[in-house]
Amino acid sequence: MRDSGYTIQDMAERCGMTAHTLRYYERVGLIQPVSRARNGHRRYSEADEAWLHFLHCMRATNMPIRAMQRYAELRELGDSTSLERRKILEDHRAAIASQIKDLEQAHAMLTHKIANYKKIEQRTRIGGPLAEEAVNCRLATAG
Amino acid sequence: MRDSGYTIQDMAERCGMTAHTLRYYERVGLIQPVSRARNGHRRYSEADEAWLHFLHCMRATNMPIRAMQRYAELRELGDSTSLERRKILEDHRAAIASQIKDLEQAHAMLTHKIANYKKIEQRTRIGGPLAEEAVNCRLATAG
DNA sequence: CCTTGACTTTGAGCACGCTCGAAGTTGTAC
DNA sequence: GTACAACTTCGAGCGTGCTCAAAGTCAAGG
Repeated sequence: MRDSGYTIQDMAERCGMTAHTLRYYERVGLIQPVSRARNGHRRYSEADEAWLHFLHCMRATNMPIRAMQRYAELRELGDSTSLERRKILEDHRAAIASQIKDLEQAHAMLTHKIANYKKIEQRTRIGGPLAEEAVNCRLATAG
Repeated sequence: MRDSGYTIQDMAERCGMTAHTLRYYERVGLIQPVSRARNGHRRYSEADEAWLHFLHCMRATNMPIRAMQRYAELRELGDSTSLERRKILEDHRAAIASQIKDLEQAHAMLTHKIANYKKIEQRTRIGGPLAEEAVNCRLATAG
């Protein structure tokens, strides 16, 4: 049974999701009902793939399903919803920027803390005094 | 009733969590049993605050509770666990780096897509032809 | 013919991380 | 003395986002 298009498994692999997730996304309206082969099996198009990649990318950056549903809904409604859709994207971009900021801070903090651990391990190896508290309790402001 | 130290509410505010969450963290072993005032109310120390800030920071960057529990456990076990603790931090730092990468990619993609929306809105306003597909279906590689 | 395997639907279940409700105790203010 | 607010414990409940189980259909291969 061919009927042109990707099977659900193919698409799952291509998009880094499971077949379960693809059906779920369809169920909750993130993707319009997918076309079917004669035997009733789903057949995904290239356009579906692009859209699913987009969804995957938004999810991977913590956009809530709710927001994605709203976006999908507006998309179905056509051109007149362009402004609202853009706003959703802009909001999410802002959310991403904020996440990046938090992550970068944490990254720097961990780098400090890890350096501290290394120092301590060094000292421990040569039998020096321990200063674990500096690592554990001061959020790595310690030198 | 004083008995020196922060109340659970104070600490919740200082750490950007709720009192509920503080009790929960204690329950699941993320923080050692907190000292009590004579009336049985919790009193948090400065050391508790630093540790809670650290926990908050790790959670905010998506470290699973499980990993935090492991780290806390090792910390209780003392100096000999230094290497394993460092490994946990290094793993999490790597996870953070990977998250940042994804977020930056998504950010760039959204910037493209948003620019596209603006273009389309411009054209629509002056009565030009619509090209929404470029925005919706090509993950913003479209010009 | 019969097995195998990929699909289908529906609804239930799960992991995570809180979040809340109920019932009780204290300490302070009026 | 009595109202009120802030805490206590315990266990249950919840929102999110999947994830899976059951029962069935279909097509191809041996």
